[in-house]
Amino acid sequence: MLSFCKYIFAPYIAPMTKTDRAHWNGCPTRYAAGIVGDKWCFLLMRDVLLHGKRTYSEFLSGPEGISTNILADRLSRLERNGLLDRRTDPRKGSRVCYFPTRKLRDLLPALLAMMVWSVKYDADTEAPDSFAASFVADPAATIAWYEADIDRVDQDILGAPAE
Amino acid sequence: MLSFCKYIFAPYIAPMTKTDRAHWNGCPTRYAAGIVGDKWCFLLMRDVLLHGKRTYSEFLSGPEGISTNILADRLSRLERNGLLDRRTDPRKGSRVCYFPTRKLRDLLPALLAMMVWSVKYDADTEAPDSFAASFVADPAATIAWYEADIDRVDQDILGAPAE
DNA sequence: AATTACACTTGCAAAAAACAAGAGGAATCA
DNA sequence: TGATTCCTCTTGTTTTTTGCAAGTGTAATT
Repeated sequence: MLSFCKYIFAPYIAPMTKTDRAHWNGCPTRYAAGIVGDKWCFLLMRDVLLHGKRTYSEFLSGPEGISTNILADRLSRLERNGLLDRRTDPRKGSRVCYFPTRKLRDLLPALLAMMVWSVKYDADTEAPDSFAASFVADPAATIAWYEADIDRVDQDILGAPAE
Repeated sequence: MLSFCKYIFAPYIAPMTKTDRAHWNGCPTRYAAGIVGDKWCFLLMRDVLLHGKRTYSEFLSGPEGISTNILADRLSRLERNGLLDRRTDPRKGSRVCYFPTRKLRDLLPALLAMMVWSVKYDADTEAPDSFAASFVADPAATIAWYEADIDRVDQDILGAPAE
């Protein structure tokens, strides 16, 4: 590792000119914050990766009550950033499906780590202890298990004959 | 694990009444989103955990250019949520220090996982490959290494004799 | 041909964020 | 002691984003 400031820290915060600020990345935290550092993106990630939701109306029906314009905005933003793959639903041509890309799937470890943290600190959590325990015990296996579910959902939609 | 919907997914999204919505947690993703699902909180976490920043003016001087009212708001929010411990600086009584709590430190795994993801997908990243490699190879050791740095920063401030 | 389902879009009021300037309190200095 | 400086916020004001309600366009259904 490399030294930074007074102590040894991640060294990738470069100085930047004022004009660069808006679009410059290079810092991994800022890159992530720019893409998922938003409550709604965060919850949509959960819906896609963990709850098997794929359509506009499924997202809309969530308990948080996202409004339609915000949902449309976030979906297009996530698509633009390469996290979602937008296609018409083969089961019904007037419907649209948003599939998770590999890039989104690769956020599973971070998402699950965040959930383990929540389970530890949220007194009102409804998640079972077994969830956190299994991820801590064997992260790779837990992730593989979630990925298999994601595959099952997507294949169910894409592999189905048109009605 | 338990079954959910059509497939096997995390089962902890309970139905909720309209009045509950604003403050209800129980879902780990929503809990995390409510606390760190914000660009500025995210970046402040980075400054405290990875860059050794502790004071208002240090946060203010970051390359992202946070405005003063937003900074004050986020600091008090993070303190209210038990992520930061606000104390006067023993080195100088007119200054305030914000120390990371255990609860904040426990976000390191999630934060680092997010950074590994960014390094993989951000073409402009300035983080060295060694960073991601070491975390993937041995997460626990990498986290311990960052924690030691955090200890060093805090002890340097708290243990220093008043000037 | 008319109706329904679905995925958005638009317009408007309300809330939040960005920006600029300044207040107040401790330490330092004349 | 009183003026000065440093530092942590406040307080307006402007700009942007959000939330809500209603409407539009396209594809299936009847």
